[in-house]
Amino acid sequence: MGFERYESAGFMINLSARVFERRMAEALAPLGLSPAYLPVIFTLSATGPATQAELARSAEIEQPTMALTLRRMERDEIIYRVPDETDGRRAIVHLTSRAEELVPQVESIADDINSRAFDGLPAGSSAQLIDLLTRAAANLTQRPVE
Amino acid sequence: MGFERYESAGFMINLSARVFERRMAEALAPLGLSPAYLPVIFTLSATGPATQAELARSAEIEQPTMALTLRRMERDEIIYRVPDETDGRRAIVHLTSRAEELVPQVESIADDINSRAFDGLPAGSSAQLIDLLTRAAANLTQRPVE
DNA sequence: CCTAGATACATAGTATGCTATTCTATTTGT
DNA sequence: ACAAATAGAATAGCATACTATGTATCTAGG
Repeated sequence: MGFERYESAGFMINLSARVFERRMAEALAPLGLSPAYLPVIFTLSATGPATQAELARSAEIEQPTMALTLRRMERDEIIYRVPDETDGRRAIVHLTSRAEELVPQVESIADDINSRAFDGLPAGSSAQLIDLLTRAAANLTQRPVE
Repeated sequence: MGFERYESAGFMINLSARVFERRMAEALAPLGLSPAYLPVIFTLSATGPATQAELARSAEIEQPTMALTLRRMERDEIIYRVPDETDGRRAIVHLTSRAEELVPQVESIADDINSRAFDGLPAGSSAQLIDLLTRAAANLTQRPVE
């Protein structure tokens, strides 16, 4: 049973990404938040209001994806947008005060899940995993020379 | 720049899963295949025809997700279904002969991407990554006791 | 035999992500 | 000043995943 699947990095990365995201979704649901909101909340909380393009870069997702995420976050009253006076193309995204109050809880939830993942694993496992993933992702980020 | 994001396992797992999937999608597109087809193709190729429920278990995705994936695979003529004579509820999923012919190329594409991810990394990095992810996923697979 | 429960699959609704395209606003080069 | 290029954001269309629910069909207990 289970062939060579568990020997494929691609399969295990996909599987663990889904497991992480599901646990995060469950833990965030009582706060009315979703996992995709996290990078936006952390970025805005750490560095203040930002444009959509800046948020997309910092979360490393494409701009249209961020557009949809921000629409949901606006619907859920996590963020609001202020049109930029000097540049009519952009709007500056702000955290609502309600969202700002949630930040400590959100950080604690994210930390809990991240650390629970490494229960019973040797110290440094998390850093090691992050290092391996960072390098693997970097190797695959450049498209192959054709 | 880049705060504590790159120090979060959850963020890096999500990011690398997306990078892996995008590269896989690009490489499979010329064959008319998508990444989500891989676990189905490999399972059917390795162990022969199977039911939808068996395929969902082997890919570790939920049944409704597998139902949609199989619908797309049927549309793309990668699989076909044969109603089970003895049990009117099920259908047995088979690879088309066209799909069977593609299996070697698909394996080579998947292997290429998996190994390209570890270019320049120490030998054993892939196995180590898989081990860490397997244990992290196992830790998060049981919901927390409430 | 016939109903209660279990099993296999389908459907609905939503979230998250992508590419391709479009729209508008700003900037740049002549 | 104005046409062309660039930049910010929105939209369309699709893939992949989830939960919740519905619909058959099958199996067991009475």
